[in-house]
Amino acid sequence: MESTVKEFNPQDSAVEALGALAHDTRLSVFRMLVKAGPDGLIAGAIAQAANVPPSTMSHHLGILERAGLVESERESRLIHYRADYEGMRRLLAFLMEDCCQGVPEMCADLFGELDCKA
Amino acid sequence: MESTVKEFNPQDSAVEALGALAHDTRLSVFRMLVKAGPDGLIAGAIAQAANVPPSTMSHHLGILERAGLVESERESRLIHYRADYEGMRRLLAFLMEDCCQGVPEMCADLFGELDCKA
DNA sequence: TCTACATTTCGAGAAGTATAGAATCATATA
DNA sequence: TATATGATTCTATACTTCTCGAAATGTAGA
Repeated sequence: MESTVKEFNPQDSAVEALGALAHDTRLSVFRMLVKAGPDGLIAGAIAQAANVPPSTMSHHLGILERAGLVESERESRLIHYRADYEGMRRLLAFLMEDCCQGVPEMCADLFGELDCKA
Repeated sequence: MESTVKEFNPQDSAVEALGALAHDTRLSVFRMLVKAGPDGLIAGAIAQAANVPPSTMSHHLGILERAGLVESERESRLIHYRADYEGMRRLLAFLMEDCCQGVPEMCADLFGELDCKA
């Protein structure tokens, strides 16, 4: 086997997503997109907001997209990027999976601070 | 100013923690420690369980510790490592901070899948 | 078809991270 | 004090990621 296709192993996917977020520019961009909501933002605007050349930003957006954290859609000449909420949900769920086996205190206060425990 | 002391900036701390977890061995170790609970595990046992030489594991444990994700305590010759639940809580809270401003659906199902919505 | 514009891909040097053997440090016991 | 053991730090090498200018690609309008 040993092919080059995408891996579906949850741990590998988590490592990839964590690595994608483990960068100052990319973490800022991801949070910017989360805040921007479903319409997302245009590639050029993202590069400008982050004060980074377009080619550099394109590289970072590609990493976030391959990690399943953002999605892109072309609209004529512009490319819209938006947060992939499902990908983020998967990552958070994986990180919290075993959180309460040993010690419930860990998660106990976690939810209290969030705006959205709906 | 421009000193070399630890940074307290939440974004930098998040990048450091994400980078610490963005590695197959380290992510496994962290999850192992979360499961192990408050007693934690001994350095040598961790290296053995992960099938990695002690010096390499020591390096990885140092990265996790500096990132605020694990704590260590010496007990005679042995060093116990355990998960730093508060550090993990901080990271998760930071990642979710703005999650519902745009789109509540993102978090909506997130909590349903957890064992510990206490 | 020619030009303009938004974006991505390519390429190469700089910077950072991973790995693990050897040396060192810390603790315990005879 | 000498020896054994658990763990870390040192050091060097291999590997990966970052950055951004230049070139290429895709799309629209004159």
